[in-house]
Amino acid sequence: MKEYDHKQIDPKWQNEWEHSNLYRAVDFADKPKKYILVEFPYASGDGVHIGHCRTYSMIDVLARFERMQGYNVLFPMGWDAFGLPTENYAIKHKINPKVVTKQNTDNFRRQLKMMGYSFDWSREIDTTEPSYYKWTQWIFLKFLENGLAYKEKAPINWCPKCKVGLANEEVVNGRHERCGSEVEMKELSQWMLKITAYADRLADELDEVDYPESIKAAQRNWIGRKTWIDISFDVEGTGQKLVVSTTQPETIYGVTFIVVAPEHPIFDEDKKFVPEEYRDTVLAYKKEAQGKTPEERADEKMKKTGVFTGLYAINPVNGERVQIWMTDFVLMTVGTGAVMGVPGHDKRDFQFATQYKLPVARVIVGPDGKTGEINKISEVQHDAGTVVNSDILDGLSVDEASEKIMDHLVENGIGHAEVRYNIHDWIFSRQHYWGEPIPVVFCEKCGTVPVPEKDLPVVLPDVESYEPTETGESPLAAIDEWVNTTCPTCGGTAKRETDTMPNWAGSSWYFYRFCDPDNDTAIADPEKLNYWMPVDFYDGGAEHVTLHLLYSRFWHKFLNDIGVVPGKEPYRARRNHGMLLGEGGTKMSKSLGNVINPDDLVEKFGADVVRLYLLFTGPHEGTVEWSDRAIQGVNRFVRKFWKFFMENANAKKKTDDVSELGVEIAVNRLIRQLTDELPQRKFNTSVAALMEFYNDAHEKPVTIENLQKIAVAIAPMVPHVAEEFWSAVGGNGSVHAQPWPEVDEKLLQQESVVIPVQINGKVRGKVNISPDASEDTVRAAVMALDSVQRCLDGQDVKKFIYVPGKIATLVV
RNA sequence: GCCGGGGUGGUGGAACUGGCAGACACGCAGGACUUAAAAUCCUGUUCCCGCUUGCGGGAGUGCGGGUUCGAUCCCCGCCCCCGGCACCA
Repeated sequence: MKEYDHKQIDPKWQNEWEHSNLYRAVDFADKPKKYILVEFPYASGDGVHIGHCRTYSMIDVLARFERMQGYNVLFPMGWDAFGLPTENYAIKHKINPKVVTKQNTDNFRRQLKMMGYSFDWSREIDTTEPSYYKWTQWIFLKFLENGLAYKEKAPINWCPKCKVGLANEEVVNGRHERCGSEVEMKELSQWMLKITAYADRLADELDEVDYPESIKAAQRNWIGRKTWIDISFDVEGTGQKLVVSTTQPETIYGVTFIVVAPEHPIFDEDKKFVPEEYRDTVLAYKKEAQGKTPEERADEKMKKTGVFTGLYAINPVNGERVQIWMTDFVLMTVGTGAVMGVPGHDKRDFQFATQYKLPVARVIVGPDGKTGEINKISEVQHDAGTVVNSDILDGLSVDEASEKIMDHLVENGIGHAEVRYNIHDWIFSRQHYWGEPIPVVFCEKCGTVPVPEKDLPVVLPDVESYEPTETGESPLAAIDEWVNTTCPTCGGTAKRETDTMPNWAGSSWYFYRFCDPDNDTAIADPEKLNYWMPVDFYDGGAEHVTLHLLYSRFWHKFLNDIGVVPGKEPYRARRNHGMLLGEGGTKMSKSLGNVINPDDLVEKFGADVVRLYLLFTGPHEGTVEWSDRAIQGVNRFVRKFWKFFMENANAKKKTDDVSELGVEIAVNRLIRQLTDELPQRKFNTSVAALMEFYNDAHEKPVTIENLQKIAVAIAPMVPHVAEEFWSAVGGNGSVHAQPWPEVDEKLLQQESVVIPVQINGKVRGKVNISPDASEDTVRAAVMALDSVQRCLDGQDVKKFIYVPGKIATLVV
């Protein structure tokens, strides 16, 4: 018998697959299409992470299974390769990032091929190839042409370490999500993409796609659409109106003060609205607040602070005169930067009122039924209850009152409703070398001029130094011969834009390029896009939910609007894969020394053992831990299974030699389970099913037909082993080109079943019955049981329940 | 605080969404083979109690209630963990 030798069989079949183009997706094939996509990796110098392998192993099973189900499957792979890690590596080692990228992608490709994934390598793409980023630039020009890209001087999030502007999505807890440095604010002129123009559709059209609720919620939350009402308060003695915004207008009769952000224009010194005797303290507080970092200002444990400004506002609904305070817990960037203080029904306002001894009023009686004074923070709430002490709103529920007062304020010209969003326009400029140049020139006469389509791509020039500059300018700005150009419109002297695009640009449209990777006249042939799009199943990381996933939906909707791509949404279904942590539950990292290298594993165990183990670790969407021990279990299993299969294959038994049907049933049960579970991505139980099959079958006689079915059924999970099996039992062609085996349902309807018998909910025995036995027959069999008689002990049976094929229950 | 997802043996995790809880695997214990070890194979393995073994009894899916013949699953009230958002008014 041939031993299992992965070093021989892995490369043998990988070569065979490559030479026969086995996994090529055929444009316009007659079969129904299925576009299965897994996020392409950032090609870092560390090589493929074992977590990548887990995900790809799972999605590869899916792709192989769907092919065998008769689908024309597009399962592509490529490289997201612009960006900081490569640039930093290039700076450190003084190597051109192009060279670094080539090394990295070569290594990634080698590793993924070593794992035996069924990617269609003929469609490989690289976002840093000019032939690719030409189209990234082209899409930018379309944004520009349609008024959705604009340059604006604005305070932006600035990472002092990476010397780069950041999008809001890249700032996590006041820190750059990639390097962890504290983010500063910096005034810079930046290209922006108007994602806010698509905010409503990005939120609403989530209803049309199959994403987990957690993703939809995270995106809606990030978009943060709310209806606000802006209410005008007169500021006493100034002739000014102060516009206060709220989402809880039903508490307006509970206003006892107004709190305003320090940056609010009403406090501008030259306007002198603040009474003279208060000016010094107000100014001092303002300065102090502006000296704090956004993080310090947002620190929840920090005490609420503020100063009375000497100004009073008049509540438009009841004419009440209330103090106006300046405080840094109100943010100028939210609403109008002025908030009504309702300490009875808002916890922050309550804290503030307690601190400065401001009055507290009750206008809602909550579920606790209390009607008196509000003295404790635990009594502060606005979610539910009946409105009181509120004139026209008295007796209404919170929701009714909200609606009524909104209408009232709007009708009387005191307030107006305003839909606001949390999402801001996308800062699209980066002051770095290793990115797509933004295809724009600045002409003294013509202003900002887009580079004409025929001149694309604007190729990234070679530079001496890749380091970002202290001034915040891109290193490209130092290359005069590149920067200085002629204006495409007037032919006069002009300068190129030196900002490059963010890392997210190339990945916002890459799924189109896989449909037609070599097209040099369009992002892809529209016919091919029509055939392949949308992506039917998209796997990716949870960290991309408000970044890549939202950005690419935005690009897609825009490109659909201008007729470039089909359909409202790019991805029909999306799932997030779980993380693979190191042993002990910590993240794998070089510093902890717990990084698992796929090269070592494949060398030791072979690709199929590694794949099968990764499938066995747990559900696709769950976070799991690496275990050195558990992979040994799978290794043992594969070797046992190999022995069982090959010994039987060599024996070459014929069907008529076998009288026993046990294995026949087991084979069908296995196929039944895999057929049901693989598309649901319950890979861990599919591996268990395979092990159960072995445990059941390995000592029973097996026919060649059985073995052939087994080889086909295991092909998606262990592709190399399956090929060996298939050829050992005389199969023609590749096992992966075989149709998925049919389940013989008749065989699975066994002649008898064992069902449990319960008395008062406890199992007291079992009966062996035919699945189509009548209730009376079952009852007779149950009553005949010794164990039942013993437990009944003469008591009357009040009720007999028989759930066919499942259970029989007696109630006494 | 709000939103989303969870809590099952020593461990990773099963259980067709109301029908035998703990599949499969890891680990552990005992045994076989071996001079010995590794490897391999066999047996056992939720906990507690009783018994001579075959066996019998009880408890048990974060906690407390409820619905039901029957609840890991449904309902009510809590506790804890993970992820997202957040002085968002």
